[in-house]
Amino acid sequence: MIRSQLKIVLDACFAQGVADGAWSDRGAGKFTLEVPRHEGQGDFSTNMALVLAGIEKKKPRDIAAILMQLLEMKKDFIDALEVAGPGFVNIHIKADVWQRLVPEVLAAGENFGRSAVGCGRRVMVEFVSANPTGPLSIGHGRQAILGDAIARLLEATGHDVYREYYYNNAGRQMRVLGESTRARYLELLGIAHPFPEDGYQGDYIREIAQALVDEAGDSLKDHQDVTPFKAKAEEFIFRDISATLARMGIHFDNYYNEQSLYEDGHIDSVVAELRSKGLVYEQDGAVWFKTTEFGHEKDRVIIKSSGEPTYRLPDIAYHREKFRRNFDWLVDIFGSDHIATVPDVLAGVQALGYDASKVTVVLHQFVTLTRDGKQVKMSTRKATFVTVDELLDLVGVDVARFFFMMRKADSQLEFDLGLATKEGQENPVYYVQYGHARLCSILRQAEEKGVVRLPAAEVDPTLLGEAEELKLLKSMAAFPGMIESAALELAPHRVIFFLMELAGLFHSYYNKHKVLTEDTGLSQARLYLVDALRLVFSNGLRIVGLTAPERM
RNA sequence: GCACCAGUGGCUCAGCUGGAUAGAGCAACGGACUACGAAUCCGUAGGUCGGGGGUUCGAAUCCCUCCUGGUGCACCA
Repeated sequence: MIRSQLKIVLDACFAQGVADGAWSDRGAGKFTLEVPRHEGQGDFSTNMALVLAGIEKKKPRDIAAILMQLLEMKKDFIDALEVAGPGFVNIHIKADVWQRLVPEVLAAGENFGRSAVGCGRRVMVEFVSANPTGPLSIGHGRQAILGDAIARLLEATGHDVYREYYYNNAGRQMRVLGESTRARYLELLGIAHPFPEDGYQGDYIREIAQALVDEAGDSLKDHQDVTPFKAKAEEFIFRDISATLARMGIHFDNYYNEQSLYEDGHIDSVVAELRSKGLVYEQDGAVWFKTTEFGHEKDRVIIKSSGEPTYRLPDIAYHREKFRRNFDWLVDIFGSDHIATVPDVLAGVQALGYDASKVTVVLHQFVTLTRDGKQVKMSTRKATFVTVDELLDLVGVDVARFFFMMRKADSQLEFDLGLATKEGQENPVYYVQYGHARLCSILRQAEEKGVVRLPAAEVDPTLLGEAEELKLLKSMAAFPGMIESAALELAPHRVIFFLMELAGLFHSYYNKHKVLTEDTGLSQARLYLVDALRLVFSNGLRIVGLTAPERM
């Protein structure tokens, strides 16, 4: 907020320099205003002089001198200016500008950090999208939490978010699932039957089979059609998946079924439309999509010679339906194993006349699960995976959410079960949550001691002059901008890092300065700071779906 | 072979799209509770940012090229 005000001032100075003939307008928009990394380099720093020097063929220091003169006029909130290094202009903001932030934060309350930059744009976030062939595995867990955190961030920044889960209950995977279920069913009835070679071996298949035995007895034993087994398995597994998601606080607005794309004729119409544009052809009995028209290396089959579509076709049709449902922005959260499919889908929607730049794909790398320093292999079919449910049993929802959000999507995520199950000092989740709990504790103490809180108007925020207090205030000031960039860049991990840093600043402050002292004026001011900090922790944690405990 | 992602202290990772002296957290070592909660804090040590070139005032960040790891590259999904 302060930063954006200063940016306006800086832009005005630039325009003034143009008007004065000090430099041309060619450097417009090329300079930045940033928070320097090191202390003693001001609250903000601009590289304007360096950038303009290159363009104008002048010395950076000369330009910096002119800029300083222009900024001098803004003495009302600038405390000091200096030229440093190769030509940075460092700007020190007056302390009271930071201090007066406290009442602003309190007035904003739960809305502090939230914004309207999204302008109500309709965004669909598609995530999880696991086929109902088994319980959610750790990999799905990452995606679920990443996607949900992104959705929450977008909501917090004024987007109209729609969460969708896309699944396929038709293909080969599901057929194998049905066959696996039938095999277990017959096994339970004591009838010899070979288990499918690539069947699903998890214990949950036995549970489903048992449910079928309980409901239908042996009435299905001669049933050759796999449909009832498949249907039972799908129902059972989906109930399980939904329960797991609900446990994590994740809810979808819609489950979109691939089957409906066939039933509603969207598959056929996509092919027809591509054909009319001359983008498909037949060869070797299959139908090919000319992806080479979009710069790809080779064309791809969309309908096999058997007449069955490949996965690409429904994926393209599905994305067309997303566009038809009038979303302004389509965010897809996929595992990195989908890398190859993305370009084909984008080519498809482009071919159908839609703007592929409205699609943003977040590809997250895999989760490697380690236990006692050894890697645990995960495979749904062989049932050696650790499920999300098992993980939640071990570490709880907050720890799981926090761990999965700690890494940017591009990074592989090592989930050390040994470490995550250790409830204790190593765990950064508690570090942050303890910050919030501690703040609450101070407020409780104040109440118990009978401290009467003065109205904000009677409290002097300029008493918050300790170096640690100013650091906290500056960090708070950066909170809304951080949320905004984390949302727009679909990067929840930034929120986590911000909160860890803020917690560090606060714990440090707590150990050095007392809030409740004999000095009532100071105590009152610090209590307001505590109030404001508590709000920032609480808002930050909640925006990404974590809880903010008052006690631990 | 091709494409995408990654390579940053012993380990796990940030580094806000080119800024100044590269940062956390674990682990190690040394300290701080008659205290608003020690689930905390303070201090010490530890890195030629995978290697090599290049671009410019300035590179962990951009370009080229090698090396290593992961994931894909089907008429599987």
